[in-house]
Amino acid sequence: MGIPQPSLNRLPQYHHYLNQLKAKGINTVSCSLIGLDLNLVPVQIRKDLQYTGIVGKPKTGYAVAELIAAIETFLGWNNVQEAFLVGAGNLGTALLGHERFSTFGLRIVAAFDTDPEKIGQWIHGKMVLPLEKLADLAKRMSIHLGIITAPAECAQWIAEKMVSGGIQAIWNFAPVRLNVPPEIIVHNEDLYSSLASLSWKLAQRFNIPFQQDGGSN
Amino acid sequence: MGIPQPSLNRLPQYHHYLNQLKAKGINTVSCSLIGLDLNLVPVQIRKDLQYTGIVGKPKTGYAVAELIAAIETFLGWNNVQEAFLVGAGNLGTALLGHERFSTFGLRIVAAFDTDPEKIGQWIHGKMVLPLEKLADLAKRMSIHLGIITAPAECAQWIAEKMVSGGIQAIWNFAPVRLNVPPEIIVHNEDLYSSLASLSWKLAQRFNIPFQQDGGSN
DNA sequence: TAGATTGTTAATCGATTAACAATC
DNA sequence: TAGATTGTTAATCGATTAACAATC
Repeated sequence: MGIPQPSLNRLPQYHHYLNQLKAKGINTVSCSLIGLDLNLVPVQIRKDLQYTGIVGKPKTGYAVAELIAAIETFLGWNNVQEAFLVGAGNLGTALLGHERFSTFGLRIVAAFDTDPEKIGQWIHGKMVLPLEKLADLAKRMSIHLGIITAPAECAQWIAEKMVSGGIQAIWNFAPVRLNVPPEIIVHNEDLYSSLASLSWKLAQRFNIPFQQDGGSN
Repeated sequence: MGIPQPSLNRLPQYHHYLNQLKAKGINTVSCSLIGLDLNLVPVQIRKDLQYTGIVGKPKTGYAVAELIAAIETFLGWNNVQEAFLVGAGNLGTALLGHERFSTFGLRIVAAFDTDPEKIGQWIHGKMVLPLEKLADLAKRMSIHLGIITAPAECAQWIAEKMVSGGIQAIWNFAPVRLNVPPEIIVHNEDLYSSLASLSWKLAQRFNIPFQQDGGSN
């Protein structure tokens, strides 16, 4: 795998932070400063950044612009991935409207739904197409990424259509485990599991007062 | 802390799976079966379940209904948390409409926004109120959980209002680190960091073909 | 040169997994 | 009883942190 999952997850954080620095006109930064602001230990940041292949200068630190570029290249944000989204409900609409995704290498090119009311509509400049067309279109347009924002009941079925259309990675917002061939990359965005730890911590708070934690994500 | 974060995150998965079993009329289950279906090793499941305080019977396994109840109690899903949501945009609307949250101990009781167009509207049965009223209402209604679905620029400011209203935990969907007192529980739902690992894996796929992984979440 | 900071190797810590004893 | 499964203690593995050398 190369890079540990936690490091991978921290890279966008650095990216975001570095962009703020850049906007302020700061063009050089040390790990100790990043660590101070992001609440991480400098060594960890250094390790994380090394995966991107960047090298810093002792005493000076890293060049902000270079570092931003290195992270973007490493994460593949330069070559934009085109994606299909299935499920033009509230959540789907929210994602379709997320202009900033394009900065992160993602462009949602079309939406799909089964609801005849929705088909043919334009949402945030993207056409809603009938689900039957997904597999065929994915093949013809060489789409490799699928996003599922449909109800849990339909998710498995949608995933199968995606796979049959040659889609290689699925970003799944439905609260179900998808059953797909092992070579397909599945990334579950499970709000319930997220909510679970939050509510557990909150419940703890009221049982054992003054216990503090602050852990995020 | 008691329970490791990864175990905590797996509990809702078990919960979901067990409910499926229950619906099928199965009322006893072994860790090996769960592991087979959820792609986890039995020992790990046993460890995870032990945190909920449940005990199984050798040879038989666990009683499904008991297990479900144990997880729910452990996660605090029995005492429903009331929450305020700020940012009645697409994502906010999606969350407001998520009926199933109530099963997971969460009830969003009101939405807030600064947009005069939105204030006064009803979204999925919840009134959109002006943001200025948040702190005061949170105190009077003893709300302890706040959800931020507003743009990144406003998130910090909203968080401060929440804290001043006595809110103890923030579920943050805006892509920024919030600066709040250490005793406040912050849980970041960072789509970009999620997207980062997905796009990295996908990029890898095209660089080094036939490398497979399948890791989720 | 002295001091700050990077880069790297070793130690620590926590979660997962393996081995095995206890129990129905 | 034999076999399956739980519960627990020990070993392993991976990520984080500490210590230190290299460098500007």
